[in-house]
Amino acid sequence: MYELFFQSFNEKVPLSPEEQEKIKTYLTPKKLRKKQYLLQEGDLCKYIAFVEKGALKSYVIDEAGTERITQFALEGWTISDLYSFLTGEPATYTIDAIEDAELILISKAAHEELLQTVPKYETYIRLQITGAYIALQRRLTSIISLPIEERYKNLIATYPTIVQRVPQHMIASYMGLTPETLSRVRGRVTGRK
Amino acid sequence: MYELFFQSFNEKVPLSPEEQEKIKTYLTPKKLRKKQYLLQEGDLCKYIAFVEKGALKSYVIDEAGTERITQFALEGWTISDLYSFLTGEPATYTIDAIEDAELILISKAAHEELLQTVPKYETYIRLQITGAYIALQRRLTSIISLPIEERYKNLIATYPTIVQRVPQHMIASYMGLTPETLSRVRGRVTGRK
DNA sequence: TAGATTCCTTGATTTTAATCAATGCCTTAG
DNA sequence: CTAAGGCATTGATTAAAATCAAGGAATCTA
Repeated sequence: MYELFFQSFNEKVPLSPEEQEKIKTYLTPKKLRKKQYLLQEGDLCKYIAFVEKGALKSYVIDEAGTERITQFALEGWTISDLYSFLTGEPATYTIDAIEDAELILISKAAHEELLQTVPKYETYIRLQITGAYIALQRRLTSIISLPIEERYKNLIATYPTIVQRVPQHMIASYMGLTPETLSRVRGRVTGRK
Repeated sequence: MYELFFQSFNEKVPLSPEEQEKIKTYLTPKKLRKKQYLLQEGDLCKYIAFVEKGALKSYVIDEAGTERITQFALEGWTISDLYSFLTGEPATYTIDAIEDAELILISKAAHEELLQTVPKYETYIRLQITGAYIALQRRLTSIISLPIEERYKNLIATYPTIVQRVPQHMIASYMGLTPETLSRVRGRVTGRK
């Protein structure tokens, strides 16, 4: 149940077996069925969730009532409403499962205690956030600087698994497009039929 | 010269005078004239820069030759091509001064040694990146979920100083719009004339 | 101070993506 | 097994932003 989590952790910051055991006591496993919520807008975000298995998405609803996906999280990724988690403010994002999923949850209390007592945890978190920041910066840069065909190619190149596993209309939402437009872009990019 | 930097640091992580002195030995001040480069695309990003005074921007050039601004940095902000800085890969962003500026530079070597020897530096960096990540997430969410008028209002509400100090065509670039479109949006938002 | 440059705005036109509408294909639930 | 819903595609039309073009401050500078 914790394989991927500790694999990812050890890749970034190697742990002794004792450290690993200690950290494990702070973690809570959780299963989520497809379409179940992990977090709803307005609620308090109580966890950082590491995805051991399955797929989640985080999104907001725009004024037209359309779901706008801000993030996907497949195996090995972490997902949360970090602002809400850290500040205790109500969440702005909703997070739910695209597929049945197995998660590892870190509560606020666990997070704070781990930061205080396990220096390597702070390093892990720092590296994790740094990676997320760089990924986000890239995504933003591609949005403001590339034509949408290039953005789609980029997405395929960077996250082939997402494009394969996730329905196209969600990809469209993630790219800020309508499904119709994405379909036409695909027609052009993926070998004009 | 180091006032703002240590003020910002102490707000996040209070330092003893000795710690502060130690950290100071790792920092390099640098002045930049308007239009001067701090970093050019393709070069190695050797520093994280903290802005004590003035204003910088980071950008890429798109295939039409247009500058696409990815970030502004005014007093109290930090700017860098983090990916290049951390990995040693060539920079994808160019950074230059919008106004004459005074910077505090942290070199790669300094960064690494500070991480090893000053635990509070790691905490500072973690909090700094976390803040940057959350800000970026918000910006991205507003891009994919809000109409551009709302995005502009948001920008004014969040960074009034930027909108005041920076030429409008740079704001347009930052928002991924043409200056003409932004001008028309402004006409609508800022009291239709 | 004259000239140049940068910057913002406005108008007309073109291009691009959104919207509206319909079809066909799967998958799934009863 | 059949109906229903979800999903992707395609076409026609509308709406929005980009582009092209020009003009008028304001600022810098030689």
